[in-house]
Amino acid sequence: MDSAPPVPPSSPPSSPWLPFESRRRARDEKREAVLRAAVQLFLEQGYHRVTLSEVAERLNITKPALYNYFRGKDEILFECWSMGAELVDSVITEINAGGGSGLAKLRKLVHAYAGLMATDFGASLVRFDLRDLAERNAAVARAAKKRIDATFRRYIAGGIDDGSIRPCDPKLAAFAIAGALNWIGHWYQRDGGLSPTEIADEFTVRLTEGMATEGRQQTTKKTPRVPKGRNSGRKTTGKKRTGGGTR
Amino acid sequence: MDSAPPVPPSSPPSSPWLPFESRRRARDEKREAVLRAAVQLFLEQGYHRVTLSEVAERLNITKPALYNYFRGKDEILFECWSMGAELVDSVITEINAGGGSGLAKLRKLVHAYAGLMATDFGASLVRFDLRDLAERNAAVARAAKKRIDATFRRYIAGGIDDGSIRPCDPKLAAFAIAGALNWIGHWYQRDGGLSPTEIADEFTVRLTEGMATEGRQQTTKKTPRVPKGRNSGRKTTGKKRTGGGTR
DNA sequence: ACTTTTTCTTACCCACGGGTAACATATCGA
DNA sequence: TCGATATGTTACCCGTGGGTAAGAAAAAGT
Repeated sequence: MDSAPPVPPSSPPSSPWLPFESRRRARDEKREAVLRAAVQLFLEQGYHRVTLSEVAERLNITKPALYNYFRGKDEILFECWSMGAELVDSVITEINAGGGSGLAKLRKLVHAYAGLMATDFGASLVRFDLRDLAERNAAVARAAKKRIDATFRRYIAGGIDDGSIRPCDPKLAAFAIAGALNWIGHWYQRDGGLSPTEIADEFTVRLTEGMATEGRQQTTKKTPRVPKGRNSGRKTTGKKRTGGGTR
Repeated sequence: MDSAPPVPPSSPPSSPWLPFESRRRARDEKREAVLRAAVQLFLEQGYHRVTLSEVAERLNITKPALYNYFRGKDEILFECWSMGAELVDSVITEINAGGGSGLAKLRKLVHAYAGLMATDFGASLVRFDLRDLAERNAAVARAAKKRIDATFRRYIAGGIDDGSIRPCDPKLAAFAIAGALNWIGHWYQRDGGLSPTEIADEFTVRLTEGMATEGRQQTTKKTPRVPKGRNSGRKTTGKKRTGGGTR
């Protein structure tokens, strides 16, 4: 067979790999469609009030069809949760790849994390009850949560070491910051008058302004709308915006 | 059993009101016993995984006996929630009664609220899903939540007006603070190495230090509340990582 | 065209748990 | 002692919803 690699534009009709690949892709796309429908319903109504038939109905299929893609309801929940976890993980990876002081990294994390909390999969990270998961999956989830928490603490501790953050207890500081961020997932709603960017910008300032060693930046401008422009001072964070950070 | 009621000194043996009162008291005590057992189980395992038989079993009675005190499972949930709400309400009432700047009031609220989040009924405020309630009760709960949120905002706005708090958006600031506080109800555990007082003290500082207008000079020399005696100028943890056995 | 594999449907099972009915037993007032 | 009320028990109902079995209907492969 003529193996046709990643589909050159003029691929002849007889490429055996393409159907295979496209079939796998089609399957994955359907799987994700299930997750998108499920996460929305779970957030809307709560996991226990959502029936699998409901999820299926929204996809114009019937309940047993779902079992072609998932072993059961709790696995769907876990996969939704995982999607959120992956988003956070990739954010962290990216920040770790870049440089900057501990404070700078912390601010990047706060900004990106706040944005994630305004998405379905992001919110599922904090609104789903891990006790609904099979023990095996719950363990995975707990581990992921722990890694995220550890990252907050590491950035803070690092900031204290490099002098960008005033001494404090990293554990409690991380709890406070992560708590404020996680809570976004509970109150944010798309039609709520506050855009994710506004929230992320404001939280980045508010949650870190108290811990910076540098002289306090000038009073937050009273302007109600945050023009996404520059920061008043020359170098508040010293880094350009993380706007494109999250994909 | 024979709990002597606040008996007027020389009450003759035939006072019809006392038995009546004591009977009503006995009933109320049992009702509360149910709530205490229920809230514990709900927090431990999650509302949907707890059966009424389980609750009853813990009280050495059987399921239908519960229906002498409550109309149904969701009402038990609501009453648990209400207990927490009453705690918060009384805290707010007390703060309102006293004086002080907006910042001072806010700090009092943060401190007391943090402490409440470390109690069962307090945690139930943020860990129960209002969608499990009957619509009528859910409306009551939503209203109470709104009042609490409004209080945070009022203190902040008041602080901005009286000059004790630097200008900021009260809405978002309240979200950030309340979020950090509410999250305590999700991670706090009695045997976790952090006492409620420690948490309350630290959060009071951490969540408000950034917004105070007064000159900052840290090391929290003037810890606003709860003189804990021991720790002198330096705050407890400078930079010890993994604050393991902080006690 | 044919078989084979994947995908989806119809029809069903059944454990679970909230809620109720009917009955038993304290408890209280007289 | 005796009825009335409150409190609790045993036995049962039944809607719900996750999960499965068997087979139709599409695709894919040949």
